[in-house]
This record gives sequence, structure tokens and C-alpha cells, in this order.
Amino acid sequence: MNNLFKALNDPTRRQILDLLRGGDLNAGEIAERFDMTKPSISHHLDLLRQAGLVEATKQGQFINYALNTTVLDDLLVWLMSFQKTDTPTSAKTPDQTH
Amino acid sequence: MNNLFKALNDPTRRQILDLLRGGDLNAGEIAERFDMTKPSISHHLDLLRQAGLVEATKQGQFINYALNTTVLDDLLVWLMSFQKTDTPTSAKTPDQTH
DNA sequence: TAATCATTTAGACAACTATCTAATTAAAAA
DNA sequence: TTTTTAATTAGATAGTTGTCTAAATGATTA
Repeated sequence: MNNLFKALNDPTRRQILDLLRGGDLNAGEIAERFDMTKPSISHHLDLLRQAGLVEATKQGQFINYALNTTVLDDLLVWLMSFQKTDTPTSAKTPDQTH
Repeated sequence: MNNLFKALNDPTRRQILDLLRGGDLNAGEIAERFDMTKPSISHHLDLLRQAGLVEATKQGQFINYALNTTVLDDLLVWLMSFQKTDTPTSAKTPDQTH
């Protein structure tokens, strides 16, 4: 889970994930959309790959990047468990409807 | 959202959040549970506070820390939007039931 | 084969982070 | 009022991170 949080802790990497929702892209196409050098984007893609958030597949000269959201499941479960756990404070809030 | 990801990107801070699910604790009680100096924990609490994940209220000599999970809502929404967005790849997977 | 193109790897550097010890602040107790 | 207690702030330091340029790799095209 550490790699996952690390990967998400950067605006560029989160933008890349959002970008890939529109469909797969190769490294160059991703880099084009950022005001940053290709090696920097390559590094971000590497961290996303390490976290399992993207899958890289070589296609000839190009490297295709695809979103993999299954890794987010654990995080989602952890987050939702917080929603369930009602804080003692929430009991203080009176019903505002009458 | 940047502060939020930053705050979550540390195992100690995530443990503190998990700890506070059992109820409020003051800084000393939190520090006791970690193999780390009080100033270090104090720093972690500060980052959690900056992210809005905990609320600090002074009670005499002590400072009480309480979980605030409302900040996680945005993150939860962002995450769930990935679950909905079916990747083109998933269509490839044939029905395995027959 | 030589040149070009897509991408990564290597190496450097400034900025940021986690941790520590020492000093400070502020409240409570003696 | 002096001392103790709870917690933070300040300052130092080692390690990590994001970014760059230059070099390397590997595939395609001329």
C-alpha cells in the first residue's frame, strides 16, 4: 500500500491517471500533454507502474500505457471503513429538518 | 487535495488515523504508542491537521486530537469514479461461466 | 548499413521530508 | 514562586523526490 500512496502523492501522476481514463496512450503521447521533459514523464510512469496503477506493453517502437484500477480496491476499502466508523462528535449534530 | 495525499503518504500518519478511530487521544498518548520521539509525532500530527484529517483542541495542559473523516469524501469520490470508468480492456475478457 | 525516432537510463542538483536533540512555551502542582 | 509536566518550535542532518541534460538502447526507415 506504500507504493500506492507514494504514486498518488504527485499531481502530475494523478493527471496521468485521469488522462488514461480516456484510453491507452503511449509514452510520447502522454509526455506531449505535459510541460515537462520526456525523461521526467518516463520516471512518473515508472512509479505508476511500480504501484501497479498502469501496465506498460511494448508495441514495436512504442510503449503503450494502460490504466489498471484494481489496485485501488484496497485503498477504497480502507477509506470506506472510515466512513462507517461514526465519530462520537457526529452524534452531537441535531436533526436540522424540524 | 494535495495536502491530503501528502498526509496519507506516510505509514506512521496512517497508523495515527487508525488509532484515533478508537476515540480521541492527546499528543502524549499518541506518542506513547510509537517508537519515535514526541517532537516527531508532533510533526506528524501537524501535517494531519494541515490536511484537515484531525482536529486539535487544547484542554488545559493537554492537546486533544480527534479524527475528522469528512475530508476523505473528495478522495472517495475520485477513487470511485475510477471504478465506474470501465477500461476498454475489460471488454476483451470473455464470459468464463460457460 | 546508416540515420532517425521513441523511450529509458544515468548522473547531477535543488527542494522537500522524517527524524533527532535542545530549547521554548504554557499549564498544573508543590 | 519554583518546579514539574505536556507539548511545540527551532535547528541540524541523512535520505528521498522531482526535475533537468546527456547518453544509451532498441526499433523503424532510407
